[in-house]
Formats: sequence, C-alpha cells, structure tokens
Amino acid sequence: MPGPPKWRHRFQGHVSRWTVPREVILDLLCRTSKHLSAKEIYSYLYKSHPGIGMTTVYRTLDLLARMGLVTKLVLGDGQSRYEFKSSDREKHHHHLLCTKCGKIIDYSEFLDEELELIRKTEKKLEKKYNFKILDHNIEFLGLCEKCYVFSEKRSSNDS
Amino acid sequence: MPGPPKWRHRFQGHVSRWTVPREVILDLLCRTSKHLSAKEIYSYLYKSHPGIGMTTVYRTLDLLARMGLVTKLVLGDGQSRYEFKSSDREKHHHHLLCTKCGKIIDYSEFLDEELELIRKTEKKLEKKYNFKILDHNIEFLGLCEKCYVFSEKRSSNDS
DNA sequence: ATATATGCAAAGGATTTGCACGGTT
DNA sequence: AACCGTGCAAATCCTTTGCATATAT
Repeated sequence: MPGPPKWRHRFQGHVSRWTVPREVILDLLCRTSKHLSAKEIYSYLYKSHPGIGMTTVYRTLDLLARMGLVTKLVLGDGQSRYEFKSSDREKHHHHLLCTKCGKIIDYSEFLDEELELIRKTEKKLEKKYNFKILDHNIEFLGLCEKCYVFSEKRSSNDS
Repeated sequence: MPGPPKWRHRFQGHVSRWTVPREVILDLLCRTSKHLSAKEIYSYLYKSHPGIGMTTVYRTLDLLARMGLVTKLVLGDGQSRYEFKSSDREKHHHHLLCTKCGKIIDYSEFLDEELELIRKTEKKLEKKYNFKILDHNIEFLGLCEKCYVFSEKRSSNDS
C-alpha cells in the first residue's frame, strides 16, 4: 500500500502498478546526480529496504527506462548505469568520460549550438535513411585532470 | 612466421609481435564494414583458422584497440563490437542505431558541420573541466524503417 | 635463448529466467 | 478474486585469468 508521491499517476491506468520498490528506486535516482549501477542502487537501498532484491532492481530499472523516466547509460565498463531523465529541457546534458578512471562529468553548457545542429542533422538523417530518431547520445572521451597528470609523469619517467 | 602484410611494421620495434591471429583478425576487420562482436569474429575465423581461440580474439581486439587500429563500440546489447579505424579522415563516421532490432547505420554525410562544432566544443570543455579530450562519440537512437512500420501497425491494432 | 603470445579450462561478473508466493487493484 | 510484482536460486552470457606450451624475434 505505497504512498502518494509524485509519480504515482504515471503508473495509474497503466498495466504497471505502483509499488514500494518502484517508488524508492525512482526516488533515489531523482535525488542523486550520480550515474548509478544496478548494484550500487541495490546496495544503497539495502540499508533502508533490505527486502528488495537485485532482480527487482533490474526489472524496475528496465521498466523505468521503457517508461522514459530513466536513461540507461552503457559506458563500456562492465555494467550499465542509470540516471533520472528530467522532463525539463533545462536539465538535459551530455557526458565527458575519463577512459582511465571512469569518472563522468555532466556538462550542459554549450548545448544550444549543439542542439540546434543536432536537430538539423536529425532531420536530414531521418529523411535520408528513413529512420525515426528518438534520442541522441554525445560523449567526449579522454583523461580527467588527475589521470592526465599521472600519465604525463609516467611518460617522462618511463623506460 | 607470418607474412609481409601492410601492418607488420606497426608491430615491429614494439613490445608486440606480429602473429597469425593478429594478422587475420586485423585483416578481417579492415575488409568488412560491419561492426563485429568477438564471437562473430571467432566464428568467422573458425572456418579458416580453427586453432584460434576465443581468448586470443579478445586479447587481440584489446591490443588493436589500444594501438588505435580498431574502435570498440559499446552499444548496449550485451556484447562489444569492433570496427576497423581507418587512419584516413575520409572514412570517419558516426552511427545511427535502431533500438529495436540493433541495426547500425554508418553515416558520414553532414559531418563537416558536426566536426567543426565538436572541435569548438572540445576546446571549451577541455579548458573548463581541465580534461584531455581524445575522442568523441555521437550516435542517434531510434527506429529503423522496418521497426518503425511495425510499431505503427501494432499501435493502431493494439488494445 | 628469451620474452611474448596462445589455448584451454576455469573463474568472474553482470544480467536474465523459472517459479511459487505476496501485494495491488 | 485476478493478475501483476517480487524474491530467491539457478541459469546464461560475455569477458577475463591462470598456467603450461608454442612461437616470434
């Protein structure tokens, strides 16, 4: 018999039901700005809701992603990560990813130009390839400050 | 004692050695335009070189990626895929990915504007976040023609 | 001759599935 | 009451590792 929170209506009239695990997972994701893996979510929730199993975490994340409330990020370390997808355009952002330590930086500056170009490109691609574009994904890969400094030192001391 | 092919020199004087598995894997990748998974590479090579094991495929792909000859794509279906990275700018491309059936379309049109903007953005991001940007990744997600048509039909017939 | 590369089998991890039980509607 | 959601354990699947052997230089 879960409470009244703000996403409940997204589940009503749906095939889906509003349950405790779904509430707390969604709640956790929308409170953090981090990109959490299923295991991290499970561990965090374990403190307050030891009953929630790993399976449910996966199934819930999958559901939320299909509902469009959450974005699944696949970044190349073995596990997928999830972030809350704000419905507000304001919070839209892209990623900067350190290939050494896995650090993720969200950036939302400089997006105006990017987004304009993206929209233009999307239109052209949709027409040319008969493809319905629903989303895009832009990321820059490289070395964060720490890892860069470290690799500099190494390469000057190396054999 | 492998042959004389064109990448041999990339391995000479290196810590790495020029071996048969490395040659045939590289050769396969540079002949196809597909985005092959480790398993697909293994299966394909099995016909001509049954001796090459899965492990070697993984290790070789990893090496080639670190050498910059190959790009590893992580697209969200369970497995990583690899594509030959042409050193020529001409062949640089981005991806259009069908989230339903996994189809991948490479496109290289419209890149000029994209790349110009990307360079500008990279500079700004590098300065602001003290981040060494080495690569970028742009992809559009959506439905390919077939999957789109199918989902249209479904949604008009659905309960 | 020596250090690196390979293959096999086993280990490791993340994610999924089958099934009986519990909770929502 | 009917049906969906959950938890557990087992099953899958992709990828990595340990180790003895084979190979390139």
